[in-house]
Amino acid sequence: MTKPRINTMEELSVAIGVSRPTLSRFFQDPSLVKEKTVKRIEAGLEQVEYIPNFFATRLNRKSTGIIGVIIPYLNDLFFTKLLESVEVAAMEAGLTVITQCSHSDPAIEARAAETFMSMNVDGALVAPLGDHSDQAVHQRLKSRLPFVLMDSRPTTMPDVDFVGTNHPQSTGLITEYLCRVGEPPAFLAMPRVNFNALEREAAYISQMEKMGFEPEVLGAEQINEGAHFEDHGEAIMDAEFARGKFTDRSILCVNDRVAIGAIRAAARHGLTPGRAAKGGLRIAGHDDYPLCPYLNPSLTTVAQNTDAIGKKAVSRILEIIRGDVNNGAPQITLFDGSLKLRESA
Amino acid sequence: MTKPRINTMEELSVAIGVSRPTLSRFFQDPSLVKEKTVKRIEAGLEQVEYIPNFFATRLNRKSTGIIGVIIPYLNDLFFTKLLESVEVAAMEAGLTVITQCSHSDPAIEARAAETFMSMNVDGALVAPLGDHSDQAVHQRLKSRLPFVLMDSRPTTMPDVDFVGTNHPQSTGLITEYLCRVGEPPAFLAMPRVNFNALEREAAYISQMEKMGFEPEVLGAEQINEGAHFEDHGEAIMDAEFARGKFTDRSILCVNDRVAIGAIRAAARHGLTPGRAAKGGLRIAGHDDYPLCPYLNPSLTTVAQNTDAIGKKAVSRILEIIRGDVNNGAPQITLFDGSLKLRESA
DNA sequence: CTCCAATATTTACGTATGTAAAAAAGGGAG
DNA sequence: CTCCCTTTTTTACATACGTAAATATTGGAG
Repeated sequence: MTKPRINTMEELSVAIGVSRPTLSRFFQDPSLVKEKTVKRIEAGLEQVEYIPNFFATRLNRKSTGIIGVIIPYLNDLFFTKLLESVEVAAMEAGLTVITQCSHSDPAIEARAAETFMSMNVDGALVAPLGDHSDQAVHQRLKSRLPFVLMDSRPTTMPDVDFVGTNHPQSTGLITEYLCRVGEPPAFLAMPRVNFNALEREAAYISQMEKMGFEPEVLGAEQINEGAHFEDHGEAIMDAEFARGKFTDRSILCVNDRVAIGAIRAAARHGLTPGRAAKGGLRIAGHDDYPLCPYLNPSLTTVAQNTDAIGKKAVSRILEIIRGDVNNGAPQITLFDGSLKLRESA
Repeated sequence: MTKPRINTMEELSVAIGVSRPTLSRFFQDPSLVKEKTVKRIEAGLEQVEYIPNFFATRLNRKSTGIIGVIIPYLNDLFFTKLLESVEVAAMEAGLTVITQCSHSDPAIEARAAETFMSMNVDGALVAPLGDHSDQAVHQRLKSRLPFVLMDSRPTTMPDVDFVGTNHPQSTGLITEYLCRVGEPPAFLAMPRVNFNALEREAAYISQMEKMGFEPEVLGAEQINEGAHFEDHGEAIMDAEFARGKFTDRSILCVNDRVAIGAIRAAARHGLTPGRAAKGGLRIAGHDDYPLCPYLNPSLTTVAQNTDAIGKKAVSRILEIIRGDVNNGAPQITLFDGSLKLRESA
């Protein structure tokens, strides 16, 4: 039952009577070998257990066929959704994806980057850690290999290709919606360490001013360091509701996870956010976190087009790898957000 | 500013005047080299940019220092939490982790296993795809390298080390709690493709019978193929509530994601689950999905000790790698669940 | 049967590093 | 200053495969 195990291509070549270089070409691309020989090799492979060594094959190919991906957190469905999109796109392009997670730690992110460089990956796709990332690491990646940033764009890296969401558009869209359908919203922000959060806050303010309303930002101060986004949203709104404030207002949260906390705070104070509900409280988010439809109330939000972002990031990396790159200006691709109207606002 | 780049250890050895074998030993473990020489090498490395080639270093070491991890989904915070625990434990042990996701597809899982074998990883940690996994692939992994299953234990693999949750205990615990505090629960199950789901269902039935109650299982039939767990829970309970059934019952869901759907269905029917609430409807889950505390109502559940599972899986793999293995019986480690009493039940 | 072109094999070298054994160098004690 | 031990260097080979050039083989057309 169990097939004899063969460890090297050399052994395999004597076992099935085909020269090693021919086998080498076969494993890289069977079309490089005459069909009859292909059949013979395939028949031979049926009889034995052999897997070409990953390291040896990559050691001296000009291209390793690997792209490295770094995401900042694992415990966030937004990033796992993005990663899924990237993995699928890369798989279709025949690339091997090596994923590393920074776990919120710049040192781990730096080590992941080192690993990628030591692997001679064909390219690196990085969703950075807000301004915690070590720019020197990104610069080094950029100088050594095809490099595309995703999701969040550090102000310190203006010359790097980027794929993400058009936050002025997306945040403007939901701000406009909230203003149009009810009370102009306040903005539940985050501590200012996250570029996306900053962009959204700025976009909110700009849209409010454009519509002639007074912007109002809360929650930009740090509550507790290691807390999750949900805790932040809940803590801020719990404090406000306890003082009787914002209970009949519209609140646009910087992202859905913060909004989940805000909704939770509302529930604890007996408030039911929703455009249909009495009382006037409305809560909206940003991102279209996968659980939004299942929350109570379900969360009105703006969807980021994670699928498009992931696909574009991969296709852009491929462009750079293939050298189809009009050197000079970095390519910045921003996808629009789309409104997801649900119950909460 | 930018340091001269050096590509090989050979070049480096002439650049800093130390022989290549000494450098090789230095990079593997600086303590193998006299301190004075270490200083000289470190000083030299300050002046240049050099990263040892990942593939070349692993090509002919006896141990690659890599462990491969396979998880079935990315869009599930339970698995990302488990993965986080594994990554942290592995990092502390000085191992490089290569993670692959099966994306619910046995073919992708099989390919990931091939990749690990072709990398000569020191060990593989696999959270399988329920009974969709190809047992032959697991058998092959098991026969070639240290192999530990996590989370879900295929009945077809009784001879493989396993680390997971003690479902009779955990499910028994919450079943007992629900019976003790109120109406004996019905069990909201899943299509029977998932071993954990089956174990929990069996544990529920057994606990109910032990307490002299009539078990009642619903939702074991497939609703729609590709749907998320939440959709399943919502669809089943929506149908029941629409017929006026189960509106005053206790419902133990096979996992938290199904429970999230069930709570959503309840909300759509104007029902508020909770031990404090009127009406008698209570909903509980299993896993302690990270969002449980933020749901409305917050979800009563049994926590799986993902941290312990991840740590144990890594330490067990290390034991096998080091050969401290009492050959013969597989080691099965089951961690107890712990009750998380919240509002929903 | 012969010749030509396509394909395969042979040969040889390259990839970046690990590793073992022998030879050389260095440093401290006497 | 010499001897001995430790550390380093030298030398040589190994890892598993990619790749290029020269040579041999094969199959089919004529």
